[in-house]
Amino acid sequence: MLKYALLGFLNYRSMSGYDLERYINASTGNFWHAKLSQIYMALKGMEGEGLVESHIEPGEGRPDRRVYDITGAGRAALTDWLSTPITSLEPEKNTLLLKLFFARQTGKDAILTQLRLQRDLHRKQLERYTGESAQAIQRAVESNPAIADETILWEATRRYGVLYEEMILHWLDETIHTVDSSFPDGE
Amino acid sequence: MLKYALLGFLNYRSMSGYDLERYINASTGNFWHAKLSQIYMALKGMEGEGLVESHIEPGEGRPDRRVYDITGAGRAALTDWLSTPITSLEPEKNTLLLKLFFARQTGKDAILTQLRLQRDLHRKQLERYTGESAQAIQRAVESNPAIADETILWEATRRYGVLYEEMILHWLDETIHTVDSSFPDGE
DNA sequence: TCGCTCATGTAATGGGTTACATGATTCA
DNA sequence: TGAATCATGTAACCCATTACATGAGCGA
Repeated sequence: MLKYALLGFLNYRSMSGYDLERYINASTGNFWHAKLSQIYMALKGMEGEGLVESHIEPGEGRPDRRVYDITGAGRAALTDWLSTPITSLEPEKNTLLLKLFFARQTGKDAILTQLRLQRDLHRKQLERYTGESAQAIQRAVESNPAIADETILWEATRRYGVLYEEMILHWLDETIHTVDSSFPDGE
Repeated sequence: MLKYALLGFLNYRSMSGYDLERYINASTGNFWHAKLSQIYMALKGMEGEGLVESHIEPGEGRPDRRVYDITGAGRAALTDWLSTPITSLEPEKNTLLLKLFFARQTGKDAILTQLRLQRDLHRKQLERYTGESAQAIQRAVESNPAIADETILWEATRRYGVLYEEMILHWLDETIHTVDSSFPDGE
């Protein structure tokens, strides 16, 4: 899957692994991320499959860079992936829900501490979506009005983040209240 | 992490790997799941760590079963894990958002097909949460009123599922409308 | 008779993280 | 002087999936 994220970015312009890491973690970071080591390995594999090509750009006063270009086969693979719809829901893994499911085996206080801490984390995340993320998209449109189309979809992914965080905050408030009023004090 | 899910179930009663698979995928399946092969390997590793013990129960007319019991060390590890709060948000991976982010490189129709298909999938998932899941918890309380406490937390995880699906359906409707009205027809 | 459930496991492979290794330049 | 940024890569390890292998009993 990372493969297609890399192809998606390389379809805009040629980049090094280092560049790709910055792009991927800055723009799709909230729903798709990768470490540098994984990106380097993925690019090597993709070059073997003929999806990308690379050449060395000598760096003056800084390290040499290996710059990757998408190939025709790479573009075809990307288009193919983009036009194939997802036909089943991806199975989730949610550590918080797992802990909560078994949490009666600890005390009320531990549960409430856990949930309140989550509330802090998600409040901050919501602020990031309504602040920085919104501004970044705003700046992208202003600096290049030709990609307004593109940014409508970027904005949709940001909007997902906002609704998701609002939903979790609502659920956390609800659950904190339920736990607080259903379980006896001082365990 | 699967380790703690297994300990959580074994803390209720002794079970085989086969039993654990049915429990985990039936009750926590919407936020934590595992394949049999992984469970067998995990149990073996946990026995090496002293978190569980096993013995063979001969099966009359059916295969022998290896039944696992949680040990004192296993209970300690579970309690420890349950009382340790999560201090940072887990990074998400969401294939739909990744496809949507790059989707302008395909046509409007492909995007709308994708989103409408998601809407069908999530409608069905919401029905499962409000139907089967709710009934399963209901039945659990009725058959054993002593675990009403426990089921308050199970209900909280189900409630998360309901709110999550409602949020996604709302977002999908919104996004379908935006794409439909912003992009030109017939690409 | 065909497929399902019960029941346990191993082996190969894939996806991803952490740690290791190197080294110049820039800025506080 | 020490930390951060730029820049690339390898190796060990962990988590998880898929495929392989076996075999009895039961119901349509």
